[in-house]
Amino acid sequence: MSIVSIKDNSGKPKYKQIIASIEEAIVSGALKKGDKLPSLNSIKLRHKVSRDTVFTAFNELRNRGIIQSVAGKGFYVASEDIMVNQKIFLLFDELNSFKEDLYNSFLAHLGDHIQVDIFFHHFNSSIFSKLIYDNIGDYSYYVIMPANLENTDKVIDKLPDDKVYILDQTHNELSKYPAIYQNFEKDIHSGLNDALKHIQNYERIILLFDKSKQPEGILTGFKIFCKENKIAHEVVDSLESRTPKSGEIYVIPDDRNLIKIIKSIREQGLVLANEIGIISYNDTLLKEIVEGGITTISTDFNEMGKRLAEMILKNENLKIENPNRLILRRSI
Amino acid sequence: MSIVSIKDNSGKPKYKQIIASIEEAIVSGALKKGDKLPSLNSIKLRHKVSRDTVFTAFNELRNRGIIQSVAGKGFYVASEDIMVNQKIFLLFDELNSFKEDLYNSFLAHLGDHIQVDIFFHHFNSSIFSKLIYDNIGDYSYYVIMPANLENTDKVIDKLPDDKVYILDQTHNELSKYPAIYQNFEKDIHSGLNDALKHIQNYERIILLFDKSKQPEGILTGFKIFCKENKIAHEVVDSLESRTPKSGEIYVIPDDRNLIKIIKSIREQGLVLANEIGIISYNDTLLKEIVEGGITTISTDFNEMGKRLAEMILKNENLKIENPNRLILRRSI
DNA sequence: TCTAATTTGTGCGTATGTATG
DNA sequence: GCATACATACGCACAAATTAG
Repeated sequence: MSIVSIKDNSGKPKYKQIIASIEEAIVSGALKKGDKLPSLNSIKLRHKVSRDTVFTAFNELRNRGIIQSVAGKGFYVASEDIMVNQKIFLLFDELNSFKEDLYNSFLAHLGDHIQVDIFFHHFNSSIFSKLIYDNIGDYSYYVIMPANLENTDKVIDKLPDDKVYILDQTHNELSKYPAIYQNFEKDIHSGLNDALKHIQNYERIILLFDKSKQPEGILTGFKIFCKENKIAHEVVDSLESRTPKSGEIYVIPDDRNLIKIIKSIREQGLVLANEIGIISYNDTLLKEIVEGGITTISTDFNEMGKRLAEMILKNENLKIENPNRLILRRSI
Repeated sequence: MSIVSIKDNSGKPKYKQIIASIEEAIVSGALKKGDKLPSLNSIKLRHKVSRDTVFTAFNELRNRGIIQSVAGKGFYVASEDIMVNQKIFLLFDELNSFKEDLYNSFLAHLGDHIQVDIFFHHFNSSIFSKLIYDNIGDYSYYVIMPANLENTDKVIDKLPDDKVYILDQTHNELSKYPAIYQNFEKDIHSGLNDALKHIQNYERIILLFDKSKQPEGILTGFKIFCKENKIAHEVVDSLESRTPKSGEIYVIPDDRNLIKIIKSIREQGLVLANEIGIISYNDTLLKEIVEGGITTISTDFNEMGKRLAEMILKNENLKIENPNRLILRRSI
């Protein structure tokens, strides 16, 4: 008795019949982990189907982690656990706390049966390329958080178009992929506008901006806001050689510098919100608590994770701007 | 122990596995410049591969200038100076903020040329097993954060003994592996003792303890401390149906509940440190800042990441208790 | 000097998976 | 579904270099 069975007139796609046959053989115990499957050619001859048809079936099973292939040898059963049927490749820039919310929300809305593997490119384009290159063919979906890196779109192009999702920020070169992203330029502009009355209580607004890590839209939006409202402003790339002074309000996109500046403010005996202001990027639970509450301009990472999960589960091809808002707290 | 190791079902081409084995042997010092490699035939017999497969591997290494051949004699190591991309498999329980410090410190002390891939088992033993099983043979080292899960040692046993490192907590079954871990029982006991004078200002101490996530040593150490000092105590697994009252001091091992209880304390108008106390586990930068400073019992995650990196780079086989201390701040 | 054994070097054939058009 | 070029793996045959006896 053959492991695969294909009916010509069943109305079902042949490759799905092959998948079902293999799954059944594994569930019934006829195929155990490590067993070799019949070769593409042998199935082609025995059942008079195209080699491609068999390959399509095997390929889907491989993407689901159920079988593995070894070039020059054959396909082998990798897992007897048919339920674990999808794996997602999730490529982040770096690990920081708001990603915790994003990741947890994504996972919660995907459901139990999908495995998500996280990788980090650390704003290094060769790591970015290597991670994608090394994992081509191994995952059902690829969720990628791009950055200001060169040539990344060429690598992404090696992945199947219908399996790629873009997260958090996007470029023109990536416009063919579904995406859920922040419109940084618009968001910081409208966020600062919503806080305009408070900002005008200060003499000068300072943006801390690391161009290798933060998206350029933040800088553009910030400058537009300042020009429109004729506010004295400055952009610095580090707090190292700077002591915060009374009359200044800082826009801080990352948490390490946020803590640094809060300490520095304390050391100098300045009064937050009175003499000096802070607006932070990316809301996390702790920012509700710190110093009586830090004002943030932030997208909703729970929502972002939820919508991303929905897009993938429903196979939607959408481009979604994730909502962003100013959360006014005592720090300004 | 043979220099080459080949796994039949690893999903990787055999000749590449041979190349990787040789590279590793050179990097580790098992093969020095001028040493003779095993002959094609001996590897063919020992590992039951084709002579050509071995030759393909040796040929590539020769083209890269790493080995040389002398017809009729054999292959010899020509250079110890090779760029090997080492990869490390890092298995965490779940994503939370103190892991940011640990991971960043680990990465910083490893240097640029080593790639670290993170995975999360989410306290689910089948995910734990699957992640390890799926990645056997793909990494130079496996760093594993175990948990209160059954049968995990059996899976870890499938990995090469000399490539496994245990992180953060350990058990008897894992005693053969090098490890850097916290001694939870001792640490919470001595941490609470150091804070004894403050704790005695409260009527009752409450430990929030989720037995599926926190290591049991925390519970044991807590109970011993309370008995020794005759302090009224309680262990609860959730804050859901509980409103903090004046006279209570809480030991909170996770950050979500920390925020929950701080909010709850505010809502009830209680004064932190005066009427109610908090001791948190795992120090992060933000805890210096929150509510004027949260007292923590914490290991030094920067140190942990640094020592782990050193152990791996120097191939040390040690069992290290990572230092832990009480950091006294205003919250008690 | 001859021979046998071992080892690298080379070429050919076949089977299998990979990728593309 | 077909055709094609390529990568991987295995096995066989024979030549050439080296070494040991």
